[in-house]
Amino acid sequence: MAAWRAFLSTFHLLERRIEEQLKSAAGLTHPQYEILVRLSEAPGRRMRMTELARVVVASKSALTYQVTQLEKAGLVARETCPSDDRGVLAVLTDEGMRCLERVAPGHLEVVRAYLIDRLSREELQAMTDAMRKAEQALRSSA
Amino acid sequence: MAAWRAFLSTFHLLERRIEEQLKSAAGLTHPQYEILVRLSEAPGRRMRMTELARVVVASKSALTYQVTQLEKAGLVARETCPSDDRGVLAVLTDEGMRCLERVAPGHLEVVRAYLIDRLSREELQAMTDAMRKAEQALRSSA
DNA sequence: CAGTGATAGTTCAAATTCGAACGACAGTAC
DNA sequence: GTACTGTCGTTCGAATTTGAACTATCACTG
Repeated sequence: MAAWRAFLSTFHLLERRIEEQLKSAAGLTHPQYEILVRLSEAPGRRMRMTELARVVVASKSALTYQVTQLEKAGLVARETCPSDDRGVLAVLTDEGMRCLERVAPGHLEVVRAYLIDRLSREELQAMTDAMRKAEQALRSSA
Repeated sequence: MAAWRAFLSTFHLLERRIEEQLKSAAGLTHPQYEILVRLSEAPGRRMRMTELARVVVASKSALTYQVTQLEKAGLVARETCPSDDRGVLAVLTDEGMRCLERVAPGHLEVVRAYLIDRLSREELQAMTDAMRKAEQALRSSA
């Protein structure tokens, strides 16, 4: 259980650091940053709201809110889904892409400095595998 | 970086599970549960607010709020610190202790089922060490 | 095509979080 | 003692999250 304790504390501390870094670098929150990252990797830089909510692990209402914020900032735009009139596509704008490219290095730096670089290659691999298994279990038994 | 992705998703999913479990078992939130745990382990089952905020990694205002909630529920009480009139001691009540003893098993079960049991003994040890090192780095360079 | 049940996304009120500002007290220097 | 500086915990407003309604649309059945 001490392991879980350490895990929990470290994560919270790291989250705090990340928020701090992103806020000062681009006025972004961590959830907003994650949205930009996922959109940047999606085909056509666009993704359905529900799918986006699933991958970033946010509630539908939280995502609606954050996408609205990002829309106001001009980093994301909304499109109606051509194949489903109920659906909405969140699209990463060019400005959003530029913003992401500007901020990403500093973000990666923080994650690496405090977490990634503190594990050996084998530890990192083992940890990643375990996380993936846990993630799958958590998602499938939702 | 895929490793970090997996960490993040898994953590959020697990948090969600934990919240769900605690809420249905005792109407507690995860931050509240953490407060009870830390108090139960403290000498005299009491702790200074600032110290408590530090160990559970919460802001001072968030802690004030949560302790007030727990106080309303009768699980925690406030005492003025005898050695420092500015200070406040959060004290775990008997009812709080009983509540914790009732809820803890189910909580541990969730953490184990989805995370702990998915790592080998060596992996767990390696991860814990890494987390501790990261925690220390994060705390010292605050 | 009407009817039914599920799904997509939004909206709302309530709860929670954060950071800044605040008043009260401690510790030290003079 | 007085002044200065720092710490303690709380309070406030703004931002964010949650879950439960709600509207619109889809997919399927008859």
